Amino acid sequence: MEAKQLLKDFKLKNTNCREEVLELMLSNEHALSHSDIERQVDPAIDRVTVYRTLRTFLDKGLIHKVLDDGGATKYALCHDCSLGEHHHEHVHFKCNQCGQTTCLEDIKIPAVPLPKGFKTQEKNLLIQGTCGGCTNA
Amino acid sequence: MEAKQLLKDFKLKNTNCREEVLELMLSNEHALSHSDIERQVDPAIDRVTVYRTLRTFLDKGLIHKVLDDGGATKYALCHDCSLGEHHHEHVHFKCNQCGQTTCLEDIKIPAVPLPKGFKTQEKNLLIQGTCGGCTNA
DNA sequence: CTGTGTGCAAACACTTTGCAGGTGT
DNA sequence: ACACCTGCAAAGTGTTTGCACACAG
Repeated sequence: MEAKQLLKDFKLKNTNCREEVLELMLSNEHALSHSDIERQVDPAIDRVTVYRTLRTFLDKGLIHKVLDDGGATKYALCHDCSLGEHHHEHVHFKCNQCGQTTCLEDIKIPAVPLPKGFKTQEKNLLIQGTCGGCTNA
Repeated sequence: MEAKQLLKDFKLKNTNCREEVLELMLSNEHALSHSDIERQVDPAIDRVTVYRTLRTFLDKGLIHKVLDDGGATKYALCHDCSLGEHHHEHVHFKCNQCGQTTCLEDIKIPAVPLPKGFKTQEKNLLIQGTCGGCTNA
């Protein structure tokens, strides 16, 4: 029931939808799209509510967007982010075989020199290829 | 009329739509989305044809996808790619002020060490922030 | 009790597919 | 002449909005 506590920490009301979505993300090491989530939660939960839940989590900083090369947006937990501070400048890896996107939390995005006048606010590095599991398969 | 020649080089039939789209991308330093393009070409050209044209260009290697944090996919010319070889491992910068995405052709994506078993096929680094133009504005 | 979250309906945006007819080479 | 491109219509997916009701705190 880690989810309940997290919701409380972030000052969010405890509802069924939020709890289920959060629990799902806690128990999943990959980034999830809206449809991934919809497929795995109680079918009674409305599609729209899931969208709004994701937006809320995003606004409050529980989760972050994960870039994808097409179609739907994916999301993953901010594992290492404290309530105020965000520092998920880690690399994301998408496997072209199994389609899973993984947060490589330990691998930071290297600093990149920008032309003068450019200011960085956010960095996203997506590497596509074959993941450990699929290489061996 | 650089566009005509490019189409010939890539063994593509010369049609009005292809020429206009290509010309647009040649004269534009930013990455363009489908709707950007649709807005700027002859209104007689069908939305669907533009989609198919983009797909064709992508397949043939004239253009590459540019990641974006939401909404629509963007595309940009493969400036430095010869017909067979692709090496557009450059950084993309999206300005949160003006919304423009620029290919920083000169800035390469640094090598990143991956966990064993992972194989890289493609890398995409998107940096968001404020671009040169908007910083001074 | 009050503000916020939910469900439903509907609209909007992006992209793909099927088919008949037109066009570049 | 023939393969390929185009336009139109329609459908599929992803996402947002408005409104009335339900519910957590």
